[in-house]
Amino acid sequence: MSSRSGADLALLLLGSYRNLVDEVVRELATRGYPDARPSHEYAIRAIRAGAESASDLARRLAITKQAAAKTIAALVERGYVTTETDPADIRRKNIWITDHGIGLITESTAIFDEVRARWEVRLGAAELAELETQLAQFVGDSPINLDAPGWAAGQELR
Amino acid sequence: MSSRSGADLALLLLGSYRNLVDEVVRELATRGYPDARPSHEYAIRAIRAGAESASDLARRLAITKQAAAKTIAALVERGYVTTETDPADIRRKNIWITDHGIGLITESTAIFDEVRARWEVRLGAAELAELETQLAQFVGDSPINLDAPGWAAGQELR
DNA sequence: AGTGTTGGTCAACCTGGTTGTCCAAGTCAA
DNA sequence: TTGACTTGGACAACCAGGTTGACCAACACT
Repeated sequence: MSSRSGADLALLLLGSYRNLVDEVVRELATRGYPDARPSHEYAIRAIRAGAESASDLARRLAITKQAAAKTIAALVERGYVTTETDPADIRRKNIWITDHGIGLITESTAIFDEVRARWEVRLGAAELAELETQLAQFVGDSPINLDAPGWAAGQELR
Repeated sequence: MSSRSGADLALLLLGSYRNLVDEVVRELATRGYPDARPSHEYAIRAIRAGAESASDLARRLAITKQAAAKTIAALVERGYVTTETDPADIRRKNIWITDHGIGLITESTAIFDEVRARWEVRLGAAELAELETQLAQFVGDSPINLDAPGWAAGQELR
């Protein structure tokens, strides 16, 4: 007796994501990070989780290295990271997160958790936890996990 | 005892959405609609739900009318809709969905429902229905609903 | 030493949007 | 009926976040 269609489900997922992320971006702007985009946050998290170079980051985010290079350029421009040629391999450019970058993910983590906490109040802790478990099943085959390569996998790695 | 962070929740939502939609796009391609993009489907659905002109569509999708015009141009190019000047108001260009367009949303609806059915098998019908109800709460303030204006609302209408 | 792999870069392009500007056509009130 | 406002559409330029494809220098591995 499900009244909802598959297409509706897609819009529910997208809408929930956008509400969550829009809120975080809006709040980040008021806390001193007006130029932070969601992709910047994900990239910095991936770098913090171990991506040391552009190629590294590309693999972890499952995007092309060209796209990763552009993202890194944007991060450098905004002062969130710096790059430095690897002394042991002059092709590589190692990425370092600046204090400003650390500040960004610290704030953004806090805001994400605040919004999640509000959702928890609405739904109940157990229910939200269950929802997350269920969603995890849907992404289970292709984990979006910045701590590991292939977060948007299913696409072959580049 | 929630082990998950708010940022993880965002990635779960996005990942679930992408898995669902990617599957639909992939399957649509094999069923004779290799050029169909998700935005095309949403636009045609909105048109079918009552959007008769570009400005109309823009309001329903909560995008600029320029963006709506571009989408319509893409739909015309692919043969999913045709446009025709409104005899009663020569500024307006009424949009008509072609048989090809009807075919697209018929197939896409079926595929969406097939994928949803697979998820239902995994989760159980009651659980999936509950998940949808919960997600609906998150988008409740700003309903993504192609049957009504402002599906991505929160942004002011244009 | 030669071959293959890897890291990075340039250039062009795509999608799905955005602003800003403008105008012709419709609406409505005085 | 005329003048003021609103609406529908279109032009141009731009942006974010990707993509392909071609390349080259540097490293790694026989």
